[in-house]
Amino acid sequence: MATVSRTLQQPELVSPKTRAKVTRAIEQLNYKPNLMAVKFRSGKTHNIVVLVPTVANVFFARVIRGMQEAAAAEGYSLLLVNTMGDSATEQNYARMIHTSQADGVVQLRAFNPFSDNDADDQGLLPMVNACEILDTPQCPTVSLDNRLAAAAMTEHLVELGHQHIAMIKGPASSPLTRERMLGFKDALQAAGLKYCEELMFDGDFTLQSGYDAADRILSQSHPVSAIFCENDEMALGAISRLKAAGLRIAEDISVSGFDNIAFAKFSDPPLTTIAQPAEEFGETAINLLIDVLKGKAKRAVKVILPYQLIIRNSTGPAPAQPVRL
Amino acid sequence: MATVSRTLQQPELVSPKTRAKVTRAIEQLNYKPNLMAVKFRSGKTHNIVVLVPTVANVFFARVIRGMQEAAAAEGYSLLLVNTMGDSATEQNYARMIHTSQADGVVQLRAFNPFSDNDADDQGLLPMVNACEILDTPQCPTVSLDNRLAAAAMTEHLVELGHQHIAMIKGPASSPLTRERMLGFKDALQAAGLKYCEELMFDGDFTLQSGYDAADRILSQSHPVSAIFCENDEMALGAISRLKAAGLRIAEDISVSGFDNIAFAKFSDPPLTTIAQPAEEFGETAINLLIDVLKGKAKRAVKVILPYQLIIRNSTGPAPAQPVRL
DNA sequence: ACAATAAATGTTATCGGTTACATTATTCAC
DNA sequence: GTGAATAATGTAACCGATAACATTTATTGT
Repeated sequence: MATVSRTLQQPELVSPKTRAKVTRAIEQLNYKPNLMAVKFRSGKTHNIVVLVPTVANVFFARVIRGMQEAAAAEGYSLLLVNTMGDSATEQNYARMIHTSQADGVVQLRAFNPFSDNDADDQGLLPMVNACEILDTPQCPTVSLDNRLAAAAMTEHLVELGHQHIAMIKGPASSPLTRERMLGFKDALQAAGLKYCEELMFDGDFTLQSGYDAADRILSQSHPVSAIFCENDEMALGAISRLKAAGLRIAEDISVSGFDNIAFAKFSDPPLTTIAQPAEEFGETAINLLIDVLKGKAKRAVKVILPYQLIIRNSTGPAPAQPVRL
Repeated sequence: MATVSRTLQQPELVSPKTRAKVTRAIEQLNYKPNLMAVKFRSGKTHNIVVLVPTVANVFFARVIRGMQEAAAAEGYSLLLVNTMGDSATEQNYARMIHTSQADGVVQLRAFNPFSDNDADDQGLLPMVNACEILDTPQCPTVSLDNRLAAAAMTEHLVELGHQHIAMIKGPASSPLTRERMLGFKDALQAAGLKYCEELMFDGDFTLQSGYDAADRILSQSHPVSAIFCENDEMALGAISRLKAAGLRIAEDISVSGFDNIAFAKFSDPPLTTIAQPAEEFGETAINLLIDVLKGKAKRAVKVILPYQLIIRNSTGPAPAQPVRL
């Protein structure tokens, strides 16, 4: 038995002829090692639980792809969970750490799925928080400087002459929303423009919510010459509604997105947006987590990935006179 | 030890006072059962490997969501694998069945990841093939009648008066492509129109490939008044290119898709397409697989889910005279 | 050729639950 | 109150790979 194990794990310790014999036997008996036994014995599952708010989101799909590849390279498997942003579900699955079904967790939402008494004094929680991160994370994080990126986008709009910029936000509970709003305000202030609460509209990152928000924008009374959407899906939804109202995108009203999903390039007009290195988010998150699992990670690693302003044709110079909505 | 196990598994066999004592001890010691040990002992992992060609595909994202929910309801976890359509990767992960790391496989591509000698004589392979299915599957399948659906779409175009219909296909290796092509031909023949090989263009289900195919359509000499795309992404890519050439969608040239992804409704114009019950695909696949795992499935279950023709505004009456491309 | 050493192989305990079986405690009938 | 039946609890083997340790076999030096 031990010889078989050695033949597979450290062949150099086994004489060539025994090795050959064992190899032949393995072949004949069609022997397959029971890796559950290995995992059980070693206490390492090489599984990583990934908490995804919605796998149906194009951006997350890219992040997942990045995680997948990094995990595969290190011999880890991903247990993907579509949480729908439900905290109970997240806590439920995070519990797989305690029941030895997984070694670590990647959380893509700003919520700590571990209860306080889980806090492991002698070490880090085996968790990495990516994309949307907690304000006071207990674990390594991977994020974008959303505030700076939002400011950059706003500056772009301001430079085009826009003075009345509406914003379609994500859920108020999301730190992403707050960060991007702050960046938006920063840039307005820097440009000497006043921030107007009435021009902030709620959305939930879906196409439909962008459409609905644009609908509300059209039926209110403030002038608007540009709309800053907090993601591409909402921007595309908004564009759909604005076009239905007979408005020309860029000429009459500018619309910007955030994420640079594949559809952004092929929409009409192509969408001005902020590109995020989605795959790199996933890759970095997994590698950080593996570092944590190996015990060689500092408590407060905070990776900030670069954004890129991508100017396409959905934004243009502000019209001399804001169009009547 | 056994008493603890009984308290958790069959409390009715344990006297109330012992039960209380055990429960208290579990509480105090913060005892968490090692489920790896359970899985190892029982030989059941309650893991399901899901082979996804691309998680970044919006349609698959919906399928995954359906699987996720069905699996969770039955206490199974999904091991998601982004295979990029690579057979070696698929075989690799399918091997997790043999190494007792997973109980079954859901394959979303027309490829059998098991080698022939894996064929388990006394039972079914623990696999279900969904969405894109094998011609001669060894396992239960969940599919759409792609041929009928494609014919329905083609009929729609024919009824609008289109006589010169191009098709942007998926990869030739995919049965989906063949099925949809057959349906296309069926409908042409039924309408007394001739099938023209030169109007078949290759794509790979991505936005870019739709764009590129449309580019090729524009630079060839046959008249074309409608384009049947084998999925929505390619249709949206094609529309992008056609618009760039100054063509009006529906008026000058009709474009249809397949899948009814979320973006189809919000594109300009909204896309005429075939709706597939994506979540139901996933749900059905998982439930079939669990039946197989429980040994209560017939060998040749073939579930065919309904499609729905969704007519929006990307298709319109054929122009009296095909526009010069 | 015979130690002394190194290399190869064999043996056994172990991980943490579950299950079959053995033992002890309780209940009930007469 | 005793014995038979049942209920409750304890004991030990087991799943399969591995690692520590024990033993056997091969190699080297003198």
